[in-house]
Amino acid sequence: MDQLAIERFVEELGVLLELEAGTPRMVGRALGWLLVCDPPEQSAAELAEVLQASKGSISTATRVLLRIGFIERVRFRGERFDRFRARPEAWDEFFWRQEQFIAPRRVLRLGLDALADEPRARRARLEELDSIYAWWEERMPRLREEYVRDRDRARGQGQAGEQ
Amino acid sequence: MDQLAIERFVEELGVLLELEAGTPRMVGRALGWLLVCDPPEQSAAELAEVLQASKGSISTATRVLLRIGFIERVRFRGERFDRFRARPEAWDEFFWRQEQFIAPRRVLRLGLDALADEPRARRARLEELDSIYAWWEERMPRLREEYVRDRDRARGQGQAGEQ
DNA sequence: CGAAAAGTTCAGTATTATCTGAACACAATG
DNA sequence: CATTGTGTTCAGATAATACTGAACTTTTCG
Repeated sequence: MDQLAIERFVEELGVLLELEAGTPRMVGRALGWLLVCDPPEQSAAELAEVLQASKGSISTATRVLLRIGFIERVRFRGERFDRFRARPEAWDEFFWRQEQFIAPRRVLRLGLDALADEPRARRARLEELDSIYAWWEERMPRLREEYVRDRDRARGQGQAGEQ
Repeated sequence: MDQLAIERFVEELGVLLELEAGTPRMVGRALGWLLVCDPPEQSAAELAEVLQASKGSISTATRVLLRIGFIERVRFRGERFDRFRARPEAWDEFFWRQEQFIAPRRVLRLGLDALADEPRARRARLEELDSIYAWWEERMPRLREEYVRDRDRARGQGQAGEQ
């Protein structure tokens, strides 16, 4: 097993989430490790050891990941400590969040209201932006149904043992 | 015209882009102003005045916005200075970037390669993630065609004077 | 070609955010 | 209920980043 390659992946996922999602580096690193570790459930102490980080920053990182649903907290019988497990299926939910369209539209609405009494042409830029978001907001639910069909079909004929 | 409401919008777009895209606050503010100003083309000096910012930070903000295509640089006949104009249509291009799926898949590939010799089950988490991104990557081009059709239809029967 | 205006770069400063480590709170076991 | 182990919070240290303002480069026009 290529330990160095795994560390590379963990670090790159940290960088990716920092860049794309604006999270602290440690958040992406923790998630990265939880996506490749064995067993899939790891304690905070293990995370701190592997990632060479303090208890505090692990606590922060897991709190963030729990909040957005990318990991879950579990406890095994007979163990006195929590473990964390990645939830790969949470990625879907993330893509389908309607909030990603609603939040920008809320801001655009501020601008449109501010220009309510102005000539229509002046609002054209904001209207165009809003219509783009509106299209996505309307289209996503149906697209999601299509996705679920495709996924279920792939699972049906493909690998066994899926959830 | 509600000057205060406009400032509110400008600031909120600054916050939104800072949060969602991780840009400096000033980038979003500049873009916000360029989406509501009259005329739509504004000089760096005007931006600095409205946003109460230095020439330097305006230069940085416009450079970033030019690079990602959200604004363009124009010059009017007889004027010795550049103006900047928002490109609302750039939002589309942003949504359709294939890179948004390719970059994460590149990172996932690092992990999958690192686990190449491990039992298949251990790669299941990464495989699931990759399949999600793969679906989007495959589906986006056709979805875009559909979007273009919808948009053109709306423009055809809707408002005149569109590009 | 020279002067004036515009645009960019960059060193320094202020601000913000992350990480550590220790104190504190909580839970489990005997 | 005391003890031990686990989890969280937070003040301070450290690092990263944005903004300013001035120096510098480039462009424009007589």
